Amino acid sequence: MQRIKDLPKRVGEEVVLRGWVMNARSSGKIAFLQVRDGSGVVQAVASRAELSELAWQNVQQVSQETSIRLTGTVSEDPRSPSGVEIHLSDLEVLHLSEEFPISKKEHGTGFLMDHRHLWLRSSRQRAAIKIRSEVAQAIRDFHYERDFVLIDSPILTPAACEGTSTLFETDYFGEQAFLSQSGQLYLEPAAAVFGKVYCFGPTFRAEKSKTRRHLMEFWMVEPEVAFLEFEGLCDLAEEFISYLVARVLDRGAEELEVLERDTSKLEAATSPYPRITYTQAVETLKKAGVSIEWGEDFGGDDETILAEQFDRPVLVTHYPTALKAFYMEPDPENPELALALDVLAPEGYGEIIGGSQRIHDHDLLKKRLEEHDLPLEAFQWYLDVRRYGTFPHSGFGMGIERFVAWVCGLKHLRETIPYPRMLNKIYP
RNA sequence: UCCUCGGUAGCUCAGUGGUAGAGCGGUCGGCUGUUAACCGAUUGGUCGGGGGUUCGAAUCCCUCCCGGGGAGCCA
Repeated sequence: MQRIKDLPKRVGEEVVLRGWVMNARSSGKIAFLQVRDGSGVVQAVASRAELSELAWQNVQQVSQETSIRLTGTVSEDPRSPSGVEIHLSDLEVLHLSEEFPISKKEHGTGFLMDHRHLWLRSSRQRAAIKIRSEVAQAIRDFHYERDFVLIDSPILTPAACEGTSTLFETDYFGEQAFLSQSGQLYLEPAAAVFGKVYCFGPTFRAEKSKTRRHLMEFWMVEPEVAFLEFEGLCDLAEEFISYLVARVLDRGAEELEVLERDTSKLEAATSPYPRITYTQAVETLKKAGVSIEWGEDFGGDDETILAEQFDRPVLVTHYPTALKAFYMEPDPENPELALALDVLAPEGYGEIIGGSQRIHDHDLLKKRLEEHDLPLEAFQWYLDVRRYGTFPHSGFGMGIERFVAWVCGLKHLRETIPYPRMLNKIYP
C-alpha cells in the first residue's frame, strides 16, 4: 500500500492506493478522478479501452467522497495538477458515498460549522489543521530542546485562577469545581522543582465573547522559568515566536500556499521584534487620533493601530498595575507599573502572548490577593511557593489558535481548531 | 449582555401587497485530456414558528426561535 505523497518517487511503477474521490469528471470514454488519501491529492485517469467492463462501470458511478481502492501506473504528466498522475488498471468501490452536503460551490458559515466534521475534508481546512499540528509539534520541540519539563496542569480546578473571568462550573462529588482557564498557578510550584517548566493543553472560558478572536475552549502553551526576570522573559517570548514562525515557513510551505498566505509578511517575524512600553503605546495612539488616557486598557482596534506601526510582532511592556492580574511583579522603578508583557501580532491579529514576572514576596502577594477580594484559604498552596525558598520567576501564555490564525492568514479562530467550541454552539 | 444584519429548493441567493424564481448540487442523456470541465433535459418548496392587518401576505405589523458580523472581556 502506497501513499500519494510518495508517488513522485515511484514513476513507472504500479501502485495500489486507498482513499476518497474529491471530484470526478467524465468525458464518455475517458474519466478523471481527483483522489485524496490524507497524505496528498493525485489525479487518476481512467480510459475505457484499458479497463475491464466492471472497473469502467465503477469509475462511472463514483460520487464525491466515495471511498475507493485503485490500482494503476504512476506517470509524470504536466497536465496533472500535482505533476504526476495514475493511469488506472482497476478501481474498486469500497463505499459509494451518499450525496455529500459540501459541494464544490460556496457555502455559508453557519452551514459549514454544522458540518464541521465533513468540512474538515476540504483543502483549506486540511491545510490549516496541518499547520496547527506542526505548530503544536514545534512548541514541544522548542521546550524540549531547551530542557523544559512538561507539567500537565489539571483541567478540573477548585477555584478561580485569576478571579476575574467567567468559568465553566461543574460538580465534583458534591463540591463546586471549575474547568481550568490557565495552568500558570500550578506551574509556579513546579518551577521550584525543575527550574524550567511548561504546560500545553486546553483551557476554558465561559465569557460570552462573540468575536473572531475568541473561543470557549482553546489551547494554551505556558512556560514558567525560575530565576528568570523580566528582560529575560521578553527575550524568551521573542525567541519562541521567531522559532515557531521559522518552523511553519520551513515545514508548512505547501499548506501556506493552499491558504494563499503572503509569506513575505511572515519572513520579517523571524528576526528581533520592537519593544515599546505601555506609556509609549498610549502616546502613539494619541498621535493616531485615538481618544485614550493613560491608565485605560487597549481595545481591539487600538491593538490593530499599534501593530500597524510595525512589520513584525511588537512587545508592549510595563502596563499599569491596575490593568493587570494580581500576581504580577511591580516595576521596582515605578510601583504603579507591572512587569507585564503583551505580544501583539501584525495585520490586526491582536494579542497572542500575555505574560509577566510574578510576585515572589509572600507578604506583597498576600496583600494583592486581599485587594482583589480573593479567598486566602483557596490560595494557601500558591502562597506556599513564597514561603519555602522563594525565587523570582516569570512566564507567559500563548493561545495557539491566535498564533495559527495569524500565520495562516485566517480571519476567524474557528478554522484553526478541528472542532471549535463557540458561544452557545457545541455541535458537532 | 448590548448593537447590527439576516432566515425563501440539498447549497448560495433574487423576489418588498396580486400564479414560488435563478445558479449550483442531484438524476438521465451526450462528449477521448478534464482542471469548480462543458452541452441538453429533468428533479426539487410547511417562504424559521406563532399571532395579526388585508379581498389577497414570502412581502406590512407584533412576538418568539435560530444564525452571521461587531462591542465589551480576554489568549
